Amino acid sequence: MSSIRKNPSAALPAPAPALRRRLTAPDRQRQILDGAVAFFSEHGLGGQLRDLAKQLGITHTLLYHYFPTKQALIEQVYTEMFAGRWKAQWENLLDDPLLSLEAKLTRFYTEYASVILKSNWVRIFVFSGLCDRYITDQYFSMLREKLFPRLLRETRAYRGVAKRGKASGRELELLMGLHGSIFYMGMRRWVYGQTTDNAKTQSQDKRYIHDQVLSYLLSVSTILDKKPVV
Amino acid sequence: MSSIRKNPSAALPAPAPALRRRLTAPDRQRQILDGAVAFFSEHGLGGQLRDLAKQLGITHTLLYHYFPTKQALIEQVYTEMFAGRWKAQWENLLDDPLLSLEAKLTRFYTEYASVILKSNWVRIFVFSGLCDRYITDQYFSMLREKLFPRLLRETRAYRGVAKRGKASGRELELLMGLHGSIFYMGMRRWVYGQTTDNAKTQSQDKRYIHDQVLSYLLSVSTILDKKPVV
DNA sequence: CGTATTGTTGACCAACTGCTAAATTAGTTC
DNA sequence: GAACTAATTTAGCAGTTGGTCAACAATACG
Repeated sequence: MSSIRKNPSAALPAPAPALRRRLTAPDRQRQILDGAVAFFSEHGLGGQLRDLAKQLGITHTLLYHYFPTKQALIEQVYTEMFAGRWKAQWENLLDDPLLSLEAKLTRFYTEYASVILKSNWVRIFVFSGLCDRYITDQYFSMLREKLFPRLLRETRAYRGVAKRGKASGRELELLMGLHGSIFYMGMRRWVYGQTTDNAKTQSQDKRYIHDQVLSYLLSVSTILDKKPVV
Repeated sequence: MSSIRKNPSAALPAPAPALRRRLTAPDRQRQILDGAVAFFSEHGLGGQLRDLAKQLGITHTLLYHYFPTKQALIEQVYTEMFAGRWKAQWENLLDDPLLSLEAKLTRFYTEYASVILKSNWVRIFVFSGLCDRYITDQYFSMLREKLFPRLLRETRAYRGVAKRGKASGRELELLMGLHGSIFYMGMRRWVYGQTTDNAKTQSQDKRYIHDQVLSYLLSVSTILDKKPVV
């Protein structure tokens, strides 16, 4: 699977000022990994290693001293970006019997958004989906195991239905509507470049997320059970 | 801007059986364009012209006989995919004073989904967003002119508010929640490969879309005006 | 100071890239 | 069927790509 337009090494950021020439191995490895995350997020996974190296102010051969192949570097970028970013405490939050569903969902999606609504996260995630689905498959598998069943269970309790087991198509699609509305905020910002990400954005995100949660809660019973709850 | 992983020419579909060897110029041009849409949709805009040619059962030099550069071919793919797919009748539909907003939105988004919820459309659109925003910028500019103001106006009428002029952040974000929930269906299907697109899918889409519209309508007044309407 | 260690680089390779130009072949016309 | 036209291919170029390897140079240590 390949990729995207060629615009060979156009307007690459000037090589980083050589602050320290000779780094210790772990420091250099970290610098490369951080640089690779930003680089692949911007240029896609087909970006040239020579350009990444130039951006870091080193030669591309040094990359091969720390990562055996480009693929190995990309996989490190993947784990750097997506491993360990799911917080187990979110599961506890959604399981908490003392909180209202509105509070649970608002708090969860606010914190979740603060993790995933970053340029690097969204772009690399979408790149991976288009390219090889290497991480998106794993990631959705995790969501299907840890998140969606909880949202389904809590929504059913909220609606007052006792049903258990697999979600119906409509239940799932409504859930995905909520989930997608959050993710779509990131798409517009970091893929389409459509929202002016001024300083206020972050502070307003929470309100917008709360609105989306409300939209879900205010309608789900009427839609699925033909009787309003709130 | 470049792109994605290299997996050089792995498992390309067998060259199309040579039905006719020598095509007329317009026929060949059309065949190439159709093939290019499918090819770039799958492999990204960085896909190799030699691979595209192989898939078409011709040599890559023939591509240059019909398209001067790769970029020109890509731009043809863009117009092929996105020009003229917005129907002016949709604007009439949304302007129709005799229809309920529920009917308008359901009919509009059902028809809209039947146009954009295709693998080629979604994937090339997202590729473009990540790569150069060449079409996404134009496309969102068109939506901001032709669609969003109508949705805003109709929603305000539905809520019974007389306000005119620019949308507030929350009004817009709720709209984008509806819009994004539709698009997210395509993301899951054609980018993440997460939904089993069985035969029933298309027939069920309309119900799911209707649910999303309902979710929007059932909650928008409560959220924005603190008083339910339905 | 001299030596060993190791972070770093320059030179290079084979394969691949977009792209060009001349040659070749398949249709069409008289 | 010869001549003309136009569709298609073969051969190739210059630049780029992921990747290798021996050499270099900065640090630590004796």
